[in-house]
Amino acid sequence: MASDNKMNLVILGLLDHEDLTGYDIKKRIDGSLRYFWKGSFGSIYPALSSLEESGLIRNVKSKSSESGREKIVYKITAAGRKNLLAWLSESKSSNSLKYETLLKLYFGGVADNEVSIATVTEFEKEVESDLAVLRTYKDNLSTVLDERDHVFFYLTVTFGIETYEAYLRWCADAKKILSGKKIVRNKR
Amino acid sequence: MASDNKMNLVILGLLDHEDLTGYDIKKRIDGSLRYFWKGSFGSIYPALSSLEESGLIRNVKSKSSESGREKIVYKITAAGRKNLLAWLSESKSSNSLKYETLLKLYFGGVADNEVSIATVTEFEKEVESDLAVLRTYKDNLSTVLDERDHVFFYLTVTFGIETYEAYLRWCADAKKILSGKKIVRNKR
DNA sequence: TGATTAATGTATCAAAATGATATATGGAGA
DNA sequence: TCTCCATATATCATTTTGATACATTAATCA
Repeated sequence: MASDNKMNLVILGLLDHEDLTGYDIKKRIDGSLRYFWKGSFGSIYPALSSLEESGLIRNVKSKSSESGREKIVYKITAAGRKNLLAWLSESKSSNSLKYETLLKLYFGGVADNEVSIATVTEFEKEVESDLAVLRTYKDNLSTVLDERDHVFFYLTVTFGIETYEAYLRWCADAKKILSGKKIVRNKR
Repeated sequence: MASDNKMNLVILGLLDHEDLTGYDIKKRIDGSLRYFWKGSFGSIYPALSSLEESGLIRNVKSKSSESGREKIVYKITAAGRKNLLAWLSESKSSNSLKYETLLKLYFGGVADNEVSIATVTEFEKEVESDLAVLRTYKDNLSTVLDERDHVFFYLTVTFGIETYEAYLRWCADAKKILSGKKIVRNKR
């Protein structure tokens, strides 16, 4: 059941279609998951231990047989797959968003408008570079969308593109307002 | 300097334009901040203690003088205001997004498509009701946008509206794809 | 009036996550 | 050979979460 630990579910999900080490898991999180999830070694390794203890995954220590160093590769078990499916079917999902950018903007009244403009501009730059990456993901995906698995990746990519484009529209608007170039008023 | 504690900054920001109790702060976080920030009592009360100890805020115990119960009202100090301004001017902002909805979708290949459609639909409903609230915020704001402070609130509201509308467009698209009504393929 | 429920208010706790750091090996290039 | 970087596991202090405990005041309503 694994109480509240989200990292457990990330690990089960990832292990469901390939065997991975803790380090590999971190790379996946910082790679394709990074647009909607994050996590650090400090929660990965404890989660691996606890998952193994409850039999949801098992490890296959790759002996330093001949080449490469010793590492611990994990596999999902039948019990683990069952757990994963149960979680996917749960109706409640908690989406936790914490935008420090927006927080600064909300309190922006204390400072000069230039400060807030700089905050927005920094955000805008980050979004622009992320968006570029997402667009190349999408282009590469479109050619292999026959495989069912790719559809799910495609959906998370289009989510990112759709929302990042919305961010950029807002950034442009916000900068206009903050620099006094746009008078905000009700049309009515 | 307050190391890494974000709650400290939320508290300083809120106290900057009104005196509040810990309970009030929770209400603000769950109210106007809730679209881009969150926090619980478990971090509010410890933060209040540490902020007071470092002289960035001070408390005015409202004696149960005659009416109402005893409560601890906090005020920001000059040092606290200086700290707040320093944070606002920092160039790095960390926006931490964790969408359990997207995580489930990413791993959706294990389950039937109906499971993923349900996940999207649940998300869609939540977004729709939040969006309705944000729109009434915007309508009410438009009439008082002459005051500088309101502009900053307005910006966080339009951010929410812009992104929530993007979410809804994506939801419609995702449901089509998952129910097989739309063939995803590259135009080229 | 009395009784019950809801809102206010402060506080703590176990569990989880963060962000940083420690430690060590293997491979690539200069 | 030396240096640098990617790989790999692990831990730690600090923060955050989500829940719960506890007590008081206000509101509802029978």
